[in-house]
Amino acid sequence: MKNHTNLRNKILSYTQVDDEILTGELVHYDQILLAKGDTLLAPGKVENRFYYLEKGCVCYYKEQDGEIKVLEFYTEDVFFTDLLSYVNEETSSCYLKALEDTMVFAVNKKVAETSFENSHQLERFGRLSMQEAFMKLFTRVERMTLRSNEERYLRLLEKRPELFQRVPNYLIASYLGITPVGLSKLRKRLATVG
Amino acid sequence: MKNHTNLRNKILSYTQVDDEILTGELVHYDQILLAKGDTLLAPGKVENRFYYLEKGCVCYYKEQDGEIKVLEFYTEDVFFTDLLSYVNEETSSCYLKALEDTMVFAVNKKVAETSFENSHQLERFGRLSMQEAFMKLFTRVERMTLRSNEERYLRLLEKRPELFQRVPNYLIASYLGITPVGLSKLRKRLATVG
DNA sequence: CTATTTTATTAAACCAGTTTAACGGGTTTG
DNA sequence: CAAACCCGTTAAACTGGTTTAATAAAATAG
Repeated sequence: MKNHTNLRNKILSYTQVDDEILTGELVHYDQILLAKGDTLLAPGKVENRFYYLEKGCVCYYKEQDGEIKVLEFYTEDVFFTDLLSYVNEETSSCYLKALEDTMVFAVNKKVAETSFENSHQLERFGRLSMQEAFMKLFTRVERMTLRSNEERYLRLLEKRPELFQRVPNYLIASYLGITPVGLSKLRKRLATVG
Repeated sequence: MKNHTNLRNKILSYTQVDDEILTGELVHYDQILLAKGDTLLAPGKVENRFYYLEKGCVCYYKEQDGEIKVLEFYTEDVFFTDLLSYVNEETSSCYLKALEDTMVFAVNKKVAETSFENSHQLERFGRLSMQEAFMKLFTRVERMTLRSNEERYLRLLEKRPELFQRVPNYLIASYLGITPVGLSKLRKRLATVG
């Protein structure tokens, strides 16, 4: 039997949901196990699932002229998907790839939509989790607008230090919007100043 | 009598809402008229309203060391607010200022939340509008990650040409993440190449 | 345990955009 | 209508990052 405890608590952290409804919902979340390097989504596919990351790390990125451009790193206890592909049912241009052995729960779009229709409580959960996702993304835009590369590097080091253990440096560089060479120079500069 | 036609159609573009419920909701949207330069929100205040922009242009920005950092321009037929302040009920650090004579409809947070509680249809509207806002913001992050300043300038020129008529150039520059000087050089470079 | 691939650093030349400052055209205001 | 301010451009010196390439170190596979 799949253990949905963390996912259950995550949903309940947004709003109250009657136990019967929530249990009926959770049956539809399938467990997916990914080995390091496995792909959840690749360009050309249409994303029709929404995910909850139970354990591991997933990299959300694009390839442009053979270069990787990291959009986000997903780690424990977050929801994710390629929302543009999911909502518009268009082929994606992104990858979702496991950077380590990973376990996610996945729900099918049709199932999720039916749940939202049938339960006001789940619809509210949907709204509030989307609202939270928006706010997180917004603070990211704020940082990209207001802060220098150096400030953003230091902030990432402070806020998500575990990322630097789990993820190769050139992906961190890409996430920060610089080249590996640029990151190397930045680190050196910081080291000699401090 | 206030004319809520555009706002009504906007809400209905997301999902079906029974006429009685929608009409009952719209009474709570108050009309606010702003002269050019008027402020809807300033740092230190807590935002407790959600807005729909009926006519005009509002600039959402921060001040940092006396410098303006534009986060977004809102124009006709969009919803907006300072969501972080609105949701967390914290003092804002942003401005919402009219760049021209502007008319918005505003709904109070408590009223909006009550509506979401009382109507599953309005809750769905809330979820779907938030989802759309997320997707728009996400494509912005994508562009900031993937595109050069020049590409982003050309895209803005193509997608929102009216902005260049309505908004001073130094605010456009700020929105693109460069200085007025930088924008000037960029334009010159484009002019001599083309 | 060696060979291969992947990842990180460094150097050197280069470039897009910054900072500072000056100038000039436009527009508002008294 | 003159004064003041706002705004956009230009110039010059500078800087933080890029590109390319070489090398070294670490991880992975055979």
